[in-house]
Amino acid sequence: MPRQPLRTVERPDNRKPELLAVAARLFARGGFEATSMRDIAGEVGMLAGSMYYHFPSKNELIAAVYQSGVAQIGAAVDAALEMARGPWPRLEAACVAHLEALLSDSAHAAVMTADLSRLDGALRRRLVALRDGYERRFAGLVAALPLPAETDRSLWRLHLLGALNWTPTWYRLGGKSPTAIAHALVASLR
Amino acid sequence: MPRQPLRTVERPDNRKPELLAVAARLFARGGFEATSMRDIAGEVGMLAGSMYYHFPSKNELIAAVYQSGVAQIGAAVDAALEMARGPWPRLEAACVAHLEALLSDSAHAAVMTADLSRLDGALRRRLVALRDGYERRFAGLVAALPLPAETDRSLWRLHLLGALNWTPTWYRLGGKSPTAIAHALVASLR
DNA sequence: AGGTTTACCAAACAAGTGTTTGGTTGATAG
DNA sequence: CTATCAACCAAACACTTGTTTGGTAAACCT
Repeated sequence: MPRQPLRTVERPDNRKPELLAVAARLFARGGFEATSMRDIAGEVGMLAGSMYYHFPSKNELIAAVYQSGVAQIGAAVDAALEMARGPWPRLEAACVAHLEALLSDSAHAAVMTADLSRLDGALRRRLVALRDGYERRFAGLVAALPLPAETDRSLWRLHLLGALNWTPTWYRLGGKSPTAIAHALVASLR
Repeated sequence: MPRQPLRTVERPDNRKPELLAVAARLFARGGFEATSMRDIAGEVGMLAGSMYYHFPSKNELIAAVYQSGVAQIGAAVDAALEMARGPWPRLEAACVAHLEALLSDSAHAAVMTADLSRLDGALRRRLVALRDGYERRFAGLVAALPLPAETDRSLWRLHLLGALNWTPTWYRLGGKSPTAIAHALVASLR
């Protein structure tokens, strides 16, 4: 009769978080299918086949990275929202947190700007659902804004997130800070 | 002594434009490295190796597609600008043309939102230079706008183009038209 | 001590990649 | 009629991809 592992002291799955972190960084830089299993495995010092002890497939690895990325950026935004009052400051705080999570190197959240269109259907739907769940926060924030009555708030939110999510394309270290970028964006919209 | 071809009547490189068009469509859908030479060749009815008669390498094919895409979207924007007066209408006309070129299926311009980061250095620099040349038009348009003195016009332009270039991520046929999307975006910025 | 489990290695697998090579066809030119 | 050339095919090249399989050394539990 199998009993639960009863973890004693050491030797939990120690390398699994490390694998996730490395995979996140490489995925964020090169995209999902441009990053091979051997790339990831090599960087943590093991062979490609050995990863299949921790993850049953590359798709599951992608899903795990994406999920932790969404959780991370979601937590960052939620934390930022707790210290902000008023509709516009709350939106700006969320945008700053969102952008900082996206642009900080070696952060799981960076995979959120990855292209999901060429993943197979089942996986893509999973990730899109995760992303939509995260972005729902912004729908609430936009709903609370005092905008002109004729504005399409759905389009407004998509444009805002589009501008934010496109920044990794042109952002470079040493330029404007993520905070300044998000602040300027919100300022030009209100 | 070799003489110049002296083209008689027919038989110019007839399949080359066809190859370019098909490659553009597949590149726009799947990205550069997710689209194989065999995919492209198969769709025009030839074998992968035969394409090397028309293009010396896949990178050159990518460059040719990208170049024609930039030329196409540039021409569309220029044409739209000729019929618009005043800084804000001119910007909106450019945005509409930009977005229509991006979202029209089977258009070379759609490759402009492709990710260039995982191409090898030489090719990437070529394509970035092409893209920058195109986007310079928007720098001029933004410079002509009557904006508050403290606005960073460089950031302002990047946000505008970011919102536009992100639309292929969420756009779907049957929803808002490209024209309406661009119009709403400019309206929320002025 | 014996047996189980954890976490890996080494090596192979089939499939797919960009590219090269040599040959073949049909039209054109002299 | 013969030679040339554009445009392609057929087949292979070396390489990379995700994944599987069998084995193994060390830690753990009883």
